[in-house]
Amino acid sequence: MGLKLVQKTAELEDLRIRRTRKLLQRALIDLTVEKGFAAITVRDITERAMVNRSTFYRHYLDKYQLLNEYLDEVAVMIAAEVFEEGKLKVHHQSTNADKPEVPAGLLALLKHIQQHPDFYRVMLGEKGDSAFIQRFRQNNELHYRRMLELSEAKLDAHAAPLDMRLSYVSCAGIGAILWWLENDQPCAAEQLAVWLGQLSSTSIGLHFNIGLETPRKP
Amino acid sequence: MGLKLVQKTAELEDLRIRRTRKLLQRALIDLTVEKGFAAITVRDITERAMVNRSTFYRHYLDKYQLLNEYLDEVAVMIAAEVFEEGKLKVHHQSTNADKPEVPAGLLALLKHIQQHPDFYRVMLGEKGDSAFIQRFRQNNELHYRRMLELSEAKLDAHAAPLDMRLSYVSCAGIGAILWWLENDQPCAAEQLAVWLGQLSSTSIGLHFNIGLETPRKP
Amino acid sequence: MGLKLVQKTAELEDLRIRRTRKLLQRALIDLTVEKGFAAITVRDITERAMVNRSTFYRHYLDKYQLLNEYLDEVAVMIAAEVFEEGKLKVHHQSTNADKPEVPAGLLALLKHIQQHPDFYRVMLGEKGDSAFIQRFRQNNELHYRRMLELSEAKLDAHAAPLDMRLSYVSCAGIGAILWWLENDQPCAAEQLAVWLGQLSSTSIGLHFNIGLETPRKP
Amino acid sequence: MGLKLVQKTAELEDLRIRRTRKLLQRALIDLTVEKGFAAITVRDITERAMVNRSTFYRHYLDKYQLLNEYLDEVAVMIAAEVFEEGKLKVHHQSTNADKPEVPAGLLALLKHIQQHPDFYRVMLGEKGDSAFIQRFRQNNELHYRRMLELSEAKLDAHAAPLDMRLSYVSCAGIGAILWWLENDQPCAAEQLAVWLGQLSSTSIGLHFNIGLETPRKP
DNA sequence: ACGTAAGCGAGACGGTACGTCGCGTCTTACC
DNA sequence: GGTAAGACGCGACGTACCGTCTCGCTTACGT
Repeated sequence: MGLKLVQKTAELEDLRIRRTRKLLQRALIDLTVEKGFAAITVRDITERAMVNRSTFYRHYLDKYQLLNEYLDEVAVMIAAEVFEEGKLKVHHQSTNADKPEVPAGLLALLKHIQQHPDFYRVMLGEKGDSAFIQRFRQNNELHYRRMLELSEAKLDAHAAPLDMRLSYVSCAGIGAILWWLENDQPCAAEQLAVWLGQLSSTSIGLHFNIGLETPRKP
Repeated sequence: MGLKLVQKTAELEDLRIRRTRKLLQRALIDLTVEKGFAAITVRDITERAMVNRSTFYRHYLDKYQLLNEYLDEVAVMIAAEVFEEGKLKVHHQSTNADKPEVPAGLLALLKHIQQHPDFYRVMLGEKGDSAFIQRFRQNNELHYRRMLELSEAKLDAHAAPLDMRLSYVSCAGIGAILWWLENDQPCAAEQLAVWLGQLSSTSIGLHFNIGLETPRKP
Repeated sequence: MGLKLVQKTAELEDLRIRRTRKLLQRALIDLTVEKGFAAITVRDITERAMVNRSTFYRHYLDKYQLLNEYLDEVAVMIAAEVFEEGKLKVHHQSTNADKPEVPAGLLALLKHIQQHPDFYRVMLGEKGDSAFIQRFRQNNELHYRRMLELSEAKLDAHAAPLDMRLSYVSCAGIGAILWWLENDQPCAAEQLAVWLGQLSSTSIGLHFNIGLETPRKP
Repeated sequence: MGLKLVQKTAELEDLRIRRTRKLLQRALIDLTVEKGFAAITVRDITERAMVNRSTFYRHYLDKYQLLNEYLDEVAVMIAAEVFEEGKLKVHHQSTNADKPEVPAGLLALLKHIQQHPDFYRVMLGEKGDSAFIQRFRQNNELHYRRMLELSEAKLDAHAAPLDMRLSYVSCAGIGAILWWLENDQPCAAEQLAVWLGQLSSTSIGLHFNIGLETPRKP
C-alpha cells in the first residue's frame, strides 16, 4: 500500500502529466460548448490544448474516456460536498417548516451544474451525447432508489410499478434541468431543487414530506 | 388530372425509388438494433440494403436525413391514426368509468413503438442519438402543450412554472417508455398509457380528470 | 448495293440523328479549345450541345469515338480537296520555277487547320491527346512515305536509316505547325508549306528539288 | 553543422519517406509500361507499391506530380552527368576526327532513356501523356537554343525563321527517339546521337560543324 | 396526311476513382 | 520518462463520371 501510494504519487503528481490532462479537459469542455460533443475530434482537442496529438493517446483512448475521467472527478467532488455539509443541511432544512426537504445531493449537483451551465446545456441537448445522458439518468435513478430505501414510505399497489416511476422520475429531472439551462437559469438553484424535489416525490408516490396525505391511508 | 397523375407517378411513385428508399430504411432500422445508430456507416446501410453506396447519396445527405425521413413517415402515420379513430376512442373512453382518459396520440405512439421495440430501445438508450431523443422530447412537449390548451385546467400559482413542468413531463415520458422497452414490455401498451397519463397529469398539475373520476368509484 | 444505300440513308439521313451528331461535334470542338480535350467529360459535351447524356451513348462509346468520327470526316474532306485540285496545283507549281514544290496534301491540311487554329493548337499541345498526336504523326509519315515511293530519289547509304528519318520528319512537322499556331500564324499557310517542304525534304535526304547536291555524289 | 545535419535528416533523409517515394515511383514506371500512363489510377500505384492510398496523398497531389518529381530527378541526374564529364567528352570528340561532335547532354539523355526504354516508349506514344511530351519537347528546344547561343553560326536570312526551326527540331528529336524505342534500339545510343545531331544541325541550319569536319576526311 | 417506329429526354442505378478527414499506432529526437 | 513531430495504415466520407437501363413523349419517315 505504501508502494502503491508512491506509485500513485509518481503517476499522478508529475507536473507535466497533470498539466497535460488539465489542458485536455479544459479544451474538451470549451469545445463541447462551442460545437457540441459529437462534432469534436481528437485533433480539435489537442490543438486547443496546445498539446501534441500523440500525447493525447498516451493518456486517453478517445474523447469518451477523457469525458468520463472528467465526470468521475465531478462525481467525487459532488460526493465530497454532500458528505461535508450535506447532512447538516438536510437536517437543518427538514426542521425548517418554511423550506421543504430536498433530496441529498440534488442541490450540490445543481450548484455544480451552475458553474458550467453551457457545458451541461449542450451535453444534455441535441448536440450532446446519449451515453452521457444515460449516465446522468442512471445516477439520478440510483439516488432516488437510495433515498427511497431510507424512507419507510409505502406505495399504492394499484399504481404504476416502482421501477417505472423511478425511470420516469430520473428522466424527468433531466427535463427540468434542461429547461433551467435553456432559459438561462430563471430561478435560483435552491428554488429549482425545491420544485424538482416536490415533483419527483409526487411522481414516485412519496407523500411523506407533504404530511397532508398520510392521514388518507387508513 | 391525367397529367397530374403522370407527374405524381414520375416524382413519387417510381417503383425503383420507392424500393430503394424502403430498403435503405429497413437496413437502417435493423442495423440500429444490431450495433447502435452512432456506429452505423453509410456503407453498412447500403451493403445491408444491397444498394450501391452512390445511390444512397442520390436520396439522402447522410444517415441522419434517412432517419428523419423515417421519423416523418412515422409521425404522419400516427397522426393519421389519431385523426381517424382518435376522437371516437377518446370520447368513448372518457365516458367509460373503468378506463381513465388517455392523452390523444399517446396510445397510438405506444402501439407504434411496440412494432419496433428494439429500435426505440436502442435509439432512446446509450447507443442512440441525442438529436433523436430531443426530437422525441419536443414532440412530447408539443402534445402536452396542445392538450393543456384544450383543457380548462387551472394551475397552482405557487408551484413550479408551466414550462418547467412540460419539460419535466416530456422527458419523463421517455424514461417510462425506456423502462417499458428495457424490461420487454411487462405490461400492455394500454396499461402503460394509463399509468403514464396519470403520472403526467399529476406532474403537470392537471387534476381535473383524476378529480372527476375518483368520486365515481364508490 | 441498292439495299445498302437505303440502309445508309435510313441510318444517316434522319434529320434528328444528323442534328444530334453535329451538335455533339461542335460542343466537343468548342470545349476542347476552352479546357483541353483531357478535361472534357461526356456531361460537359451533352450540356453544351443541349442533348441528353443518354443520347450521347446512343451514338458514341465515349468522347474518343466522337473525336475520331470528326477526324475521319476531316480526312475525307482533305482527301477530296487534294483529289479535286491537288494534281493541277502540284503540277502547276512544279513547273513554276519561283514556287518550289510542296508535298501533296500538305497545303490542304494547313488550310484546314487554319479554319480551326485553336482546336489544333490545343489538341497538339499539353492539354491535347496523345492518341491524337500519334494519329497525326502516322498520317504525316504515311504521306511522306507515299511521296518518297513516287520519287526516284536515292538515299545516302551511310546516313540515318530511312525509317528513322521518316519518324523524325513526321514529328518535326507537328513541331512546325505548333509553332505556327502558338504564334498566331505569323505567316501564310503557303509560306509555311514551302518552308516545311524544304526542311522535310532535306531531313529525309531528298535533294531532287534542289538540284545542286546531286552532283556531289560521284 | 550538427544541427543542420539533423534538420536535413528529419526533412529529407527520413528512411520511411524515401522508401515510400521510391516505391511509388517504381510502381508508376512499371504500371505505365503495362497499361499506359492515362489508364493508371492512384489506387493502382499504391497497391503495386504496397503503400496505403492515403499515404500517396501525403506526398503527392496526384499521379502527375509523382511523374514530375521523377522527371525532375532525371533532369538533375542528366545535368550532373553532363557537368561531370560532359565538357571533357565534348572537347575530346571535337578534336577526334572519327567521331563527329554531339550536342551536349544528348548522349546522356539517350543513355538514360536506354535504361527505361519501355517507359519512354509508352510515355511518348499514344498511351502516354501530352504534358509529358510537351515537357520533353521544351527541354529539347531549350538545349538547342543554348547550343545555338554558344555557337557563332549564321543563319540563312531567306530560310524558315529560327523559332520555327527550333520547334521543328525539338519535335523531330522525339520522333527519332520513338523510332529507336519502337524498333528495340536497332543501333547504339552513340550512333543515334550522331545521326540525330547531324539531322538536327542541318534542320536548324547549322553547317559549321559539318563544314569543319568533312574537309578533314580525305 | 397520317400512323408509327425511331429518336430523344429524363433520370434511376451500379460501379469505380477521387481527394479529404479522422483515427490509432509507431518511431525518433528533444528536454 | 514525458513530450513534440510526424509518417503510416486503415477506413469512412461525400462527389464526380462512367456506362446501362427503362419508360414515356414527340417527331420525322414512309406508305
